[in-house]
Amino acid sequence: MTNEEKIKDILLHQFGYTYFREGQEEAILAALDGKDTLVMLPTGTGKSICYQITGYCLEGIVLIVSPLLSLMQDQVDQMKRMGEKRVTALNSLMSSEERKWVMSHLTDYKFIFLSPEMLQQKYVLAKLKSLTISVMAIDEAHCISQWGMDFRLEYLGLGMVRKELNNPLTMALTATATEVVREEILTSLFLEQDKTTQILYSVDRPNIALTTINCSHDKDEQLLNQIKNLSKPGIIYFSSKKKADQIASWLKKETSYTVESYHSDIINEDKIKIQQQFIQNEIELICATSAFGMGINKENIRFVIHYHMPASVESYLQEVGRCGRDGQQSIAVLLFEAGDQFLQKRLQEQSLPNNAMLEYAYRHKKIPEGSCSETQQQLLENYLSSGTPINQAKSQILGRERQKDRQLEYMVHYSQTTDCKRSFLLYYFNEKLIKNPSYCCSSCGLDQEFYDKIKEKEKLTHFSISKSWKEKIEELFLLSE
DNA sequence: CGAATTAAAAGTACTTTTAATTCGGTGCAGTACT
Repeated sequence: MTNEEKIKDILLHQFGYTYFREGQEEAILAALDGKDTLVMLPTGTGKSICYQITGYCLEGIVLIVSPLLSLMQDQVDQMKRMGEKRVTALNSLMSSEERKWVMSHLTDYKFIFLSPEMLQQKYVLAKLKSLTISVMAIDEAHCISQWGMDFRLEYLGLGMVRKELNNPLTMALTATATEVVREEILTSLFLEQDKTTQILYSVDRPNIALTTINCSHDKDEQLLNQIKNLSKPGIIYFSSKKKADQIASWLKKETSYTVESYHSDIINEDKIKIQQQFIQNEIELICATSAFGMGINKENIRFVIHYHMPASVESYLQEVGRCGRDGQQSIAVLLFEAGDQFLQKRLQEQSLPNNAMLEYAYRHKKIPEGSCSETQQQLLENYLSSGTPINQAKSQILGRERQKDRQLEYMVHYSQTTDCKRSFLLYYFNEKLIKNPSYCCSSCGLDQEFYDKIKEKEKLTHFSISKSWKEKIEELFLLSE
């Protein structure tokens, strides 16, 4: 049986699909041909099938590096539901007994999900070195560039891990990455450009109309106006937890929509609950920070509104891409007010250490107390312990600052351009817009017909009012009578 | 009345260890009542 026949067979018998979606087959065949791959496919097109089927065809264990514990848990559960028993995660949510048991029975598993942090624990890496790894899959690989430089430094350690594991066949997967980001992914994983197969598909999402509204002290009204005119469910993104909470409670008071806010201060239990309710159409609007979104598998999100713009065009496209997965007409709205970029600039400043902090740390061989944010401390500690010369550290940080400034500049430019927004986005990702969709963007013009069409769709989504446990139990009793 | 100071300070996650607080059950002793 050829590889082509073999993977079609697995697709049908393991997953129940009769055909591959675009890019999947290409990625799997390249991997089976022994090529490391960088797979860039649009959100929700089944990237996980790529490493799963590749794994089924090869001897040995598949390691999947995942950025979030909740995401891991979802994936493990989903694979178990599909009938795969040899799958597990390895993380801090498990009890130490549970973890020990898994650690001593690693060869019984075919798929192991772990975080970059766990993968770099000495006892884990040592154990894995003695096993046969068939595939090392890096899910949401853009995190390497988005988080690795300052927020989660362990993401930059994946290259060393790969080397330690004797360079296993590698598959990096993401939905949105510019050419620069793709290069950063390759170099930090020590993948050679000319020996890596890149499977790249357009980041364009023709069913998402792109609009920007310039506000002047009327952002709240503009927001309310948009929400009233658009069909639900939708996400509203903020760059401040406080503002997200504030607007959420204002909307609860002002409207009859079901609204919740979501950010890192929400305890884990509530985060899961809110996600579930949103997915089950019990919540219409989520006021969120960037904490919300990764791994949210919801098909019918109709709009994404940005109350604050994100730090980069990459992040913007990532967040916008969460609506309209079902292919139905959806819309992204950016509410812009002059000066909004300074909020991002502030956040940026407190994520990187300044010169004074660097000099203090190098002179006293310790981190200045009190004045440093957590990410600044992390980065300083990293520089000190790795013995990086201070001048090299300084120029690295300066380079990173410049890069972030440039990204922010592009984002502002996007908001202000009167040229086609879609062309701008695609140009940023080195693509050319071939054909404008009929509802393209605010520069190309969206008429009332567009809003009418979107409003139409609302009738199709059924929102269930959430019931109290008493009502639910009463219902059960009535059913059994 | 004008100048100077002050307050607040914006987002993203994982891991492991340690200290402090809270919670629930049990046994015992003291008190009030029959």
